[in-house]
Amino acid sequence: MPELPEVETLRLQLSQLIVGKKIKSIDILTTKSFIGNKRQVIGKKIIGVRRFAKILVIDLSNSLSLAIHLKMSGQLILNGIPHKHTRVIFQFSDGNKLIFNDQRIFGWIKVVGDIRSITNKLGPDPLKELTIARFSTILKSSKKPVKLLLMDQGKIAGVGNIYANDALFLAKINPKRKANEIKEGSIAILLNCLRKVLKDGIKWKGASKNHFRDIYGQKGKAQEHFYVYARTGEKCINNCGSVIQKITLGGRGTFFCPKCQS
DNA sequence: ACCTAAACCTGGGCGC
DNA sequence: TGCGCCCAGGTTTAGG
Repeated sequence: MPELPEVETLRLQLSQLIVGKKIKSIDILTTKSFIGNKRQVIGKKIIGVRRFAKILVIDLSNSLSLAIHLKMSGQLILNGIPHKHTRVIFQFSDGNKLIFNDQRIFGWIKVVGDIRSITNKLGPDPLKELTIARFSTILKSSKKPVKLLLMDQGKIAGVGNIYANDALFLAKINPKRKANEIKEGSIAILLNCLRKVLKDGIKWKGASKNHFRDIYGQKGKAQEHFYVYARTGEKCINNCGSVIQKITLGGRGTFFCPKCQS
């Protein structure tokens, strides 16, 4: 999916576009994609849109919320044209509609009363409540490779494979380095680099190497600015003379410069 | 507590 | 063209 910057891109757009609208009806084309009772949602007004890590939350006038996780291939498109991967369609009373596409059917939309039932499992968000002191404590408490920790949603929430790889490159830290072996000075640098790649991701309106599209169906541009992600065999941008290598870590593709990230 | 592999799904890309 | 295999931005669960 969509990692933090992609979901934030959607939140910013949805806040402008759907707050105040009333949900007139919901078409559920794939039952797995919508968890809960749609009758609790129909007729309710949208009063706000929030983001918790990679989860988008649409708050309704009856104090219920819709929690949305796009996982690998989910899309939310305003007035998009439904097709074979369209799973859910929200019709608003003003004639607009919001369609949820999801090729792989991993994503979900849940009707929830208290959003904390979902968010209490999440660690701090690097662009919100994650402080350097807390980041330091998290890293020092684990012997796991640092990249796995960055992607552990219960420890640090919102970071996925793209931004974990690129943050480690910027910080010149090897993805395999044990988290508790990172020096104090490098911890501060890593947090700054993590925040930079996430903020830049938002600035580019997300990474659309694969499925991600914004609310208008447009691609983001972050993939044009990757440092190491998906750049196997290409020259390191630091002109160090080395090329980007790919290894597997925790079952996920991991990209790094063997010279700059020793 | 650690790790790995598989599972949930579909489809694009590549080698043969 | 076509088949089989590998891969994919995520998360959970099962097993060692």
